[in-house]
Amino acid sequence: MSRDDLSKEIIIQAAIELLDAEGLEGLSMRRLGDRLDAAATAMYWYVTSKSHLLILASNEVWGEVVLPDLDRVDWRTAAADMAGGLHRMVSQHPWLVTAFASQPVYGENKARHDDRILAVYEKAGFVGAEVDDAATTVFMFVLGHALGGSTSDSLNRQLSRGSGNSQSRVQQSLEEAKEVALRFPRLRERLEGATETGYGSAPGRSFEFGLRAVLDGLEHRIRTRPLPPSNHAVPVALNTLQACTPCP
Amino acid sequence: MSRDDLSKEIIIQAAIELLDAEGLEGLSMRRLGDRLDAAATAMYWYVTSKSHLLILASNEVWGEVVLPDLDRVDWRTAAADMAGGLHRMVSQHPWLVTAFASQPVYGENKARHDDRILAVYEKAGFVGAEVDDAATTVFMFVLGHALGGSTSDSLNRQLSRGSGNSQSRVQQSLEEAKEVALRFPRLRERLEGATETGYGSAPGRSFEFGLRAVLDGLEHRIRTRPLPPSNHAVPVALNTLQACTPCP
DNA sequence: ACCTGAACACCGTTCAAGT
DNA sequence: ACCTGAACACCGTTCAAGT
Repeated sequence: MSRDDLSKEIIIQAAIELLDAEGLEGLSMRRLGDRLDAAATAMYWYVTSKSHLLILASNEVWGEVVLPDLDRVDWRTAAADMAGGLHRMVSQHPWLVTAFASQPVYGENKARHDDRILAVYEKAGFVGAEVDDAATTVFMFVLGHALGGSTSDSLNRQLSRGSGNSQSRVQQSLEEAKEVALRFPRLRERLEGATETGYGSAPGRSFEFGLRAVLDGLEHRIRTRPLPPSNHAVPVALNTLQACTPCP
Repeated sequence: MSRDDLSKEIIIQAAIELLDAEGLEGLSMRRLGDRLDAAATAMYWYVTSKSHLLILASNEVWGEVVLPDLDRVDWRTAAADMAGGLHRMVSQHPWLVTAFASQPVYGENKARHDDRILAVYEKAGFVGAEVDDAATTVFMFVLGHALGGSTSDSLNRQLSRGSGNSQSRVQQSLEEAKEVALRFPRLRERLEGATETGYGSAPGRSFEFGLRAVLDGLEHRIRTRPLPPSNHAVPVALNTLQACTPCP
């Protein structure tokens, strides 16, 4: 009859379940409390704030990404594996991109992941700031790609468990968007074309295409120009610490 | 003494100013009302919801991106121009990425932009679904790149006009993140290295590097493999309409 | 040490009532 | 036609009080 004892881990777990099921706006301290049979304010004993909880949850799912062993594979397969792993992870937890966009995220698992990414592009032959540039490029591509997924995800959520009123409002938005698109030839072409070959039917294919192009571009860059040494740059997305330096 | 008359345009403009100054969480109907010397609820006469207002504001800033004339430039400069223009726009309006991540965005200006993007990669020589793939790849790279910028942006905002209490909490988070990073060799290296060569000092360079690599990859793909015809795919980020098809 | 309940300062949105 | 004010159902967070 009684609930599980509260703990940091249980709270994080419940938060992730809530986020996976309902997205970023589905997470509130009160609903978290309901789910754990506790007062919303009980969470504050274990977690300093909602923002902190979001950092902990983000770092937790970051741990799901398996990291390649650089001694056993060449840089390109390692890069593809990491990008693929990250892509799979954010596909399972679309809220992560939203969270990442609205506040800094850090933690042990993310740091380990970032460190390994840099190692991959060191091994590829980049030096100096271009290590960070190459890593950032791929990382950004993956996250950007997930952006589209997370919006269509939240849209579907609003459509499925919408409160009737908001449901019809979303429908109306879709109509409006469609109407606008029909006024532009290429968008119209795609709206009228067979949808079964669209993104929804093969979401992986589009990702693979882009990833290959990005890696091709990086590989081309290594081969055509043995790079001169230079200083390191801190990529802002891999390490948001940098954000504090330009402060007053 | 009296305020400007209310109108859709004025409301959108004020919303953008609020968003530019304080980010997504700085926008509330009540604060918008304050800024326009009106009741928060007065907005609902011109705008159906906050979400709708965000769509209008997003579409408005999308209009700031200048589109290249495809009859006057080759595809690669057109692609670079569009990517650069989009990048500049989201740098000036970092909240757009957050908005884009949390809800669908559409409108005339965005549709025109999307249509032109597709035209660019048609001109490049892609056919069928790969037109959409190529367009999506570059688009995603730009948006992903902006993701990092928008988080460091909101971080700086919290640091500068923080309520003392939250300010020290952000400081503490930064310390914590730093401490974690120091446990990983490559991150440590970068933290201890000279910061004046970091991302903050040359944010453009990192973008240019990545963009060149992405375009190199796409160019390589066109040249090495004359592509077979196939059906169109609707990229989910260019056109979120697709999200409604897999619904029950 | 751990948790609750009331309270505070916010939200988006609806709707009757005013002009 | 346009706007206000009160009200409702939510938020995150603090803090005294309980066990």
